[in-house]
Amino acid sequence: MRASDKAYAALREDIIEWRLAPGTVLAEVEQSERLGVSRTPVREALSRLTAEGLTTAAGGRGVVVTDISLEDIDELFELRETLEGKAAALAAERGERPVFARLHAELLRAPEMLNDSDPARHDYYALVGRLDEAIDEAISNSYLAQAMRSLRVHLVRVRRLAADDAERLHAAAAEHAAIAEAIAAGNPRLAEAATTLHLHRSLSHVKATHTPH
Amino acid sequence: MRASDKAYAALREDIIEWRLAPGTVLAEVEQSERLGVSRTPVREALSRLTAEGLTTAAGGRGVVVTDISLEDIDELFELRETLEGKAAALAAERGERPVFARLHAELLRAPEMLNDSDPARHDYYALVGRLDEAIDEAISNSYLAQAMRSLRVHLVRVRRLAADDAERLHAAAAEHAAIAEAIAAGNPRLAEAATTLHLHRSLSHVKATHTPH
DNA sequence: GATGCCCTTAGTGTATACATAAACCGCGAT
DNA sequence: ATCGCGGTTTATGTATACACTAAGGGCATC
Repeated sequence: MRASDKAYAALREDIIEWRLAPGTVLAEVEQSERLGVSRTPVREALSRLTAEGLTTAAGGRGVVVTDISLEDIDELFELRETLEGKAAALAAERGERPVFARLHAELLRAPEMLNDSDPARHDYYALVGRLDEAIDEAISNSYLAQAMRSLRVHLVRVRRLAADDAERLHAAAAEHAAIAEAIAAGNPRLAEAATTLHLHRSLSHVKATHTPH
Repeated sequence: MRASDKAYAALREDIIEWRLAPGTVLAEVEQSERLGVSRTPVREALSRLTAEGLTTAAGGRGVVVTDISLEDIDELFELRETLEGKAAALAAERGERPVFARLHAELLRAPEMLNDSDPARHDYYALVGRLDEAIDEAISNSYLAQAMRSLRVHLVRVRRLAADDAERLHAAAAEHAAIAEAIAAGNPRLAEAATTLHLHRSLSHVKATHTPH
């Protein structure tokens, strides 16, 4: 593995896992010492992070970790709804139906995964990730897929704030199942509607979590 | 101006203006000699270009200029329709109406700009660019604006292929005027519809230009 | 004659030295 | 006491030397 990949992966993890808080200044020398590589790969890593929007170049004086506020979440979901709604509709038109029928069946059994033996919900998130990948592949539009991928980075950051509880995950699984079902049925408008519904519920949940009572 | 900015701007120009054809391998040493800077800023420039999608990392052996084929154009416009349609609708909801009313009036007078005294259509494209900027600002959604900006880079490349004739530009100006009018009227669905129409016509024109008779 | 291995070479990946610019601190003057 | 100027310091920006990897060609062997 290249040193620049290592630096990139490490910094990205640290930002997504909120070990590097928004506003933190990432100085090249400091990070190169912390990560045990020279400045060159660190620079490359910071370039990539800035291109992704996880960091911002702060006028000549290092890069800072991008802030994510509640207003950002609204904007983020506005774009997400647009892109994923379209993607779901396209997947319903172009996708391999058996693939989504199988995912639908698996998602219906998702509640079994949400027992307490897996606190990180690893299997559950992996399954949802497979649905995302299946949609990415089904749409056969690399530009749209790319746009969604760059969005998901920010969404993972938001998810870390949301503290999903078992109840919400059960509901989300059912919503994902509905999306998969609509795609498997080859119904674009239904797939888009199911996606819209899911995203609205997700957003409401995140905002409810962070609204003072 | 920093050397890396210079290298980035030069390479970007060369790619967009088709002086560097798709598939061209951009070797670091070669480009650093051509541009008169050292390898480091060239690397930085190539990083940025790759992040934008204008170049692709070719497995350790330099980066190559990304290809743009007719299938890519379909994908590109599919995403463009999604993003710009949503953007026009949001602008109609949130924009300052007088701004778009003024742009509407200017676009109606656009045919006057399309005389032969300005073969590059500089004023015309500047006006259309101002409409794009006004929409970007009106939507107040930095993520959506960012997604559209990264799309426009590829669209400029396509436009260079299209060889817009005066007739098409007249029609396009009228379509843009319709978009501005709908936004000025605060009608989101109309704005989206006008955008959809404009993009379909643009796409048809590009494809007609490149379809063998 | 064809195939496989080795050597050469060219190009990227990394480290580091040097240049340069901006910010901060301290000192002085008003 | 505050404002401004200048020096110092610390960061990034650039250049370059070195390492390493992969690809291509040539030679030898089957």
